[in-house]
Amino acid sequence: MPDDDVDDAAEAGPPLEAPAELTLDILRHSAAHLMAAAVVELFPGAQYDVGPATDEGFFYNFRLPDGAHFAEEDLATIESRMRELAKKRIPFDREVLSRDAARRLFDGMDQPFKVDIIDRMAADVNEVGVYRTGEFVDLCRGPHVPHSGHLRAVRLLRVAGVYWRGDEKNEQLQRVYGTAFFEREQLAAFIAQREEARRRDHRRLGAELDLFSFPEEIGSGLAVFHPKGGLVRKLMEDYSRQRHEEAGYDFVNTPHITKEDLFQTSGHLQWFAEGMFPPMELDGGVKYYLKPMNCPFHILIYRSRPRSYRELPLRLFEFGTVYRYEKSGVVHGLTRVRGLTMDDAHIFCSRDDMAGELSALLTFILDLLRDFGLTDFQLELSTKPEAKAVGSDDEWTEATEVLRQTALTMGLDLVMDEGGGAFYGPKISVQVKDAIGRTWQMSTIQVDLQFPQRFNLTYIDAAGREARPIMIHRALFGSIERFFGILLEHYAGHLPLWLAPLQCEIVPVQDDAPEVVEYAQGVRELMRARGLRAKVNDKPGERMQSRIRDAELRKVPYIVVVGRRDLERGDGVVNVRSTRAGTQENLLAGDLADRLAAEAAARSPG
RNA sequence: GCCCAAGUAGCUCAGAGGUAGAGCAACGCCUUGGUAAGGCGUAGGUCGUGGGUUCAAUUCCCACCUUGGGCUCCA
Repeated sequence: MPDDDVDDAAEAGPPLEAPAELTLDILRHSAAHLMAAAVVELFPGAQYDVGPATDEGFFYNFRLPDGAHFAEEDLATIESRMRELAKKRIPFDREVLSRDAARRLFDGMDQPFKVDIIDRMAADVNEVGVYRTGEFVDLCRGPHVPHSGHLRAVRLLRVAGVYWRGDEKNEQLQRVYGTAFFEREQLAAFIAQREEARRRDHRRLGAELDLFSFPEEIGSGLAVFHPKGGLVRKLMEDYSRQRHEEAGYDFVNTPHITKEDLFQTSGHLQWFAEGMFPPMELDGGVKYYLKPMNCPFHILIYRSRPRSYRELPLRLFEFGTVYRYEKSGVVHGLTRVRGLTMDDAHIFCSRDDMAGELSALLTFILDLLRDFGLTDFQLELSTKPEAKAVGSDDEWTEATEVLRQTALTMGLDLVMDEGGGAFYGPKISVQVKDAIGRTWQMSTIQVDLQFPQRFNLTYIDAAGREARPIMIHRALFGSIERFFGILLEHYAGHLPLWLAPLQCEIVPVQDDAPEVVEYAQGVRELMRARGLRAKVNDKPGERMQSRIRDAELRKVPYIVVVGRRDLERGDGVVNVRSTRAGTQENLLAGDLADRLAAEAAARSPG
């Protein structure tokens, strides 16, 4: 949440009346007060800034004496002091003071942040609220819980440095984050949810499952995909290519670097320079840039010869790898990287075709996402950015309206993101909710009336006149890397069968009996004949139980165990366990192969 | 980019001003086991990189790189 919203929420303005009922926000804001009370006790001389409730809990900002900072260990100390204070059922006493009296009070206590907040209040505010919790006094509109005994399910979460008033030019304060609930069970559930998110973290899974890594030698935010991760990625890309081919896209390829002129013409160097890697100077001082987007290249393909209305809509698709200079503090696993591959396409069409093209596109996108097991969507419409935008208001309004109409026909929730568009046009983004309820921004569709003008794109219409096409920029995965990471978290590493690098592992009970190993290999061949990725684990010196455990940890979807008894029985029945479901079944090896092949072909989420 | 913290074996982590340890993984031997860890042994580290202080630095100091949590940003 932006800090400038926060500053005015809890402290500024005249006091509010007592609550009709106790809300979670009131509880959490009260917990913030209690925390500040504990901090002031434990760190004499600490100055406190603001401490609101948030979606997840609450925080409070402090300045500690002598530039000191909180360490992780301090959280436990503060928390236990809070627990003691809570037990005492200390009342939250409300007082209404004149503005001047309050200012004198906080000035006398050497609390400059509070004095500053009072000074910033609107001129017509004459009275302010002050809450006392034991010794602790805070400027606050309220309301609060009656006494500290209500705060029995509180947990401090982390410390952070934050800019005063959210501006990176200001000094940094120390912030402590915490959360609070009415009941301890709710707090326990919250902690379990965080633990679940940690367990699903794609960075952890990527290492555990040997999918990808970020070698320090290469640099921050630059991933390498290992064989298993590379295979998953190939499967994703193959399927995407197939669907795009069916949907009438043409496939193109473009280089990774270009002379600066291209990005001058596109406007990237004007609007997007800080997101780009610095240029390389080649012979004669010509500057070359790594591309942060693919659009100008696709435009040049369009412009390589005169175009007829008969060719439109022209849909150019590419898995285009781009490089963006992300600030060092923001790179994060696969979801925020400096080198990424977009499933990028640009559709050139006439104005008349635009609406039809957009609704077909949105349907296409949602269908494809569903094939990957994502089913819970929300649409977001991003409008013209205030400062960074090219083109007239009329053009923006037209493009925005077309997108809005398209979004509305899908029957999904549409939320507004004012000022969130690209510099060349508004966009619809598809937000996907994952298996544990987190929302990720995924696909985007952008209508662009600017690039066709800047690059002077034309086609000859049915009447033989030159006309201007419009462009639609769109990506479904967004970035393949990011999509990969989100899928991993969505599935907690248990990829659906069609995407699993190894689909079936066959474990021989006796690995020193050639006939048993041979039998296991026969089952493997049966699987392979059905197009399944299967392997026999016949590593010597391991017990069967240990191999099963190993395959479970690698999240191999199906594990078949075969041994001498099966061989002697000779009926072709094998035992298979499903890693995801944790079940076991006995069935004919051929039937198993059929079933798995069908599951993979259906792209069932498993 | 900013703040704080961290970086020791492939992984998870101990440790300490006198040049290092565990568990798992790897490798070898023994065990041939019927559904989530059999036993014994071996090998493995320029303690992130570069400087500085010191008789001596992996340990203390500085810079840089990388990672994490936030802040700002996310076209």
